[in-house]
Amino acid sequence: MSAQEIKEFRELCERAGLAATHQRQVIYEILKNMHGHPSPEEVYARVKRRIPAISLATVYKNLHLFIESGVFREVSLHHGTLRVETNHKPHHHLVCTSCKTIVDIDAEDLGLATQYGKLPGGFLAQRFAVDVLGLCADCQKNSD
Amino acid sequence: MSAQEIKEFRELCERAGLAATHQRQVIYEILKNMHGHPSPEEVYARVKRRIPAISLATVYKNLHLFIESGVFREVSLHHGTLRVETNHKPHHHLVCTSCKTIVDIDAEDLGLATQYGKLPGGFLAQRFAVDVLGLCADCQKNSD
DNA sequence: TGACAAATAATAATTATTATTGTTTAATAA
DNA sequence: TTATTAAACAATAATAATTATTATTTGTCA
Repeated sequence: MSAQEIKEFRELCERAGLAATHQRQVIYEILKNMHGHPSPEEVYARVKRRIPAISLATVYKNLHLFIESGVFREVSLHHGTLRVETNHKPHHHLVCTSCKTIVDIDAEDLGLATQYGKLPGGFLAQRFAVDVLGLCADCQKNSD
Repeated sequence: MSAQEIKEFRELCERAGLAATHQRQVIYEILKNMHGHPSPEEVYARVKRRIPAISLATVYKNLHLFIESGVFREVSLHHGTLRVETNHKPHHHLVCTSCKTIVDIDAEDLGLATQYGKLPGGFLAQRFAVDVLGLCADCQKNSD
């Protein structure tokens, strides 16, 4: 990691009120250099190559700290347990990043571009995450 | 459940090649009458009131069967394990409902309405799930 | 440098989910 | 109907993901 990047990391820790430990720095650096959507185990495996004595719990703790302080995001805000949709009408979700509550919003009520910031129940929209669900090229082939 | 609904349930089982068992019917009926985004445990608790001897594994099995056969959906296609975003550019996700692979798509490449069906890598879009991330009214208050 | 709070490693515990196995039940055909 | 058979079930063991605990170590700041 360059001197510049180390400075960046230290500032980031200061802003978040976190100690700039060696483990934390290595996890940060490795995340920066990974791409895709790594799981805690995958991060752990990479960090272990540099710090063999690292604990998986430390990786988890730091991932959560990075996510809480906004340094990294998590892919899905509502992972963790299977949830069944009971609403059969076309709809999307209002997901509170703080308390994780999910509330439905009818598709027609969501005027994506226009209604930014004016959503039901006083919900304050901060960003949109669009999941396009469908079949990748491979799975299209295999379903023939 | 009305005679009409029972007929509906039996047809649905036939289409999916499933036996129309009592447990399955009760789980189906209860799901129909729940709202929100129930977890397997929540469904189990409700079913247990009608069939005290039901097993949690049976509830899991049937939820998966219902989801596979398209009778119900799951809220998030990529639950199960924490995933960290390493892509800091504004982007959305192409999620394959078959193999569960998640591929990023730049926000500017996703012309929501227009590009339907014409997505990178031959991805066949079937539906859009929009998560609006932000703060609910309560959490806005609490953050003052 | 030394004190103290924060972070860490090791590991136990918990939670969510899946697999296994012996028993029961629904679907189908005689 | 009743016998047959594959599917479904209950009970429970097993696994995977995550979190909590605790004793030890390390940064931070006086």
